[in-house]
Amino acid sequence: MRTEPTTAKGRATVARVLDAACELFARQGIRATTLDQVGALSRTGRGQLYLYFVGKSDLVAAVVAQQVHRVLDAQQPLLGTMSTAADVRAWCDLAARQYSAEDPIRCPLGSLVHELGEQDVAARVTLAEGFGRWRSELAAGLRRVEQRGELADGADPAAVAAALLAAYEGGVLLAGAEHDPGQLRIVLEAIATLALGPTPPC
Amino acid sequence: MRTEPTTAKGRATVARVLDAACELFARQGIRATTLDQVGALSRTGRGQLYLYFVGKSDLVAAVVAQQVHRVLDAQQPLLGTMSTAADVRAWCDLAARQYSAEDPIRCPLGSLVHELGEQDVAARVTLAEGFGRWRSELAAGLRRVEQRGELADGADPAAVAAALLAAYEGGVLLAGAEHDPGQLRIVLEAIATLALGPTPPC
DNA sequence: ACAGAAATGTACTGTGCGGTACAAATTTGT
DNA sequence: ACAAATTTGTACCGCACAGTACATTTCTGT
Repeated sequence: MRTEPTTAKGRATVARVLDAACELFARQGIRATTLDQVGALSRTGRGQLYLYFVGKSDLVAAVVAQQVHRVLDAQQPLLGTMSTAADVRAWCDLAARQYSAEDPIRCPLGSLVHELGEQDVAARVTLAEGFGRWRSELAAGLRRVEQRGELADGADPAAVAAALLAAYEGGVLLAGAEHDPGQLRIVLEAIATLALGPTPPC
Repeated sequence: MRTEPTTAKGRATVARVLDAACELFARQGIRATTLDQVGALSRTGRGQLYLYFVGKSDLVAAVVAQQVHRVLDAQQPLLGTMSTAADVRAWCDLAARQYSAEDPIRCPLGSLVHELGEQDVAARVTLAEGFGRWRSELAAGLRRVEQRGELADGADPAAVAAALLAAYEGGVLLAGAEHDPGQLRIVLEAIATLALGPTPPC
């Protein structure tokens, strides 16, 4: 960030730019998104962009931080209180429900991994820490599930958390490649079944 | 492919170009790789490239097909004969062993998913079919494991195959983001443990 | 050996996009 | 209300890279 906006209008502009960039980066990827598109979607010119951000990679860094917050916040209600097998299944359900066959299927965080240049060190660190926190929160929830005795015998909550996160990211990747959000559902359900026992009929 | 080379020298050149492109696309991504780099690494000018390929997206399509074959062939010995829990663990081990903390950690297929443009329809289809075949072969192996009674009770081989593949792709993604190939190992081991029971001490 | 074909190297062109400069408009404080 | 500062819009620059043209060299068959 180059200059913090001092007026309310300036702050609103920065927010609009950031929103637009998040949206475009998530949908088309970073490299496929031009600053003109960001300017157009946020209804600001490209001029402002350089007033508030040093350049594109600075904007990218800000977007990464924003997306990490968004994703973790969106999960927080479910993750923070996760303590039963049903809660885990609800989380899987929420995760799978977010994608539809119409839109491009890509995780707002996962899709960033391969698009950050080698020079975007700060953004890479932010993203890695985001994944780490996500995994930790999942693990904390799964430990509570374990304490209730609802985790498969001998299953390590930390390992299951890592597996769930990886399966989620990989599931979104494959669902995107095959244009089939069902793949994500299958994958998450498979792990839930292995770790928690057969899904109860509802 | 624009023109099939008629001489042995021409065929060798095409092979070198394809090799170089595979290498560079896998290491740096498609968009970050210039045709000059491909020409340089394959020790041919950019001129030849346009003799044998229509343009970059044509080269990309050829590389995708090549990578799909390479990856499936590399796994074939293990996948084709997979029939015990130990075989599954060996596959996991091989998968995890392929990455080290020094090199950039990216799956040659998974990293392509987000880099194919909307217009590269043929390449997308090839890639999707590749993932499908990979999953099928895993599932076939796991069915043989199930017949031996070495799969966890009630585990569906097809679902476990989907989970393993997704966890592999996601694991590589996360390992790359966190610069820690150990993440991939943890993930694969976690699923192996859930699906096959605790890892026997060796 | 020698014509014709294929393969190779180089130099050029056009374009898309990140970045910069600066003029015009709007807002803020007194 | 007015000056200073901040915000907004536009026009330009330069570079990197995909794509093209063409001259030169190396193969192939007879």
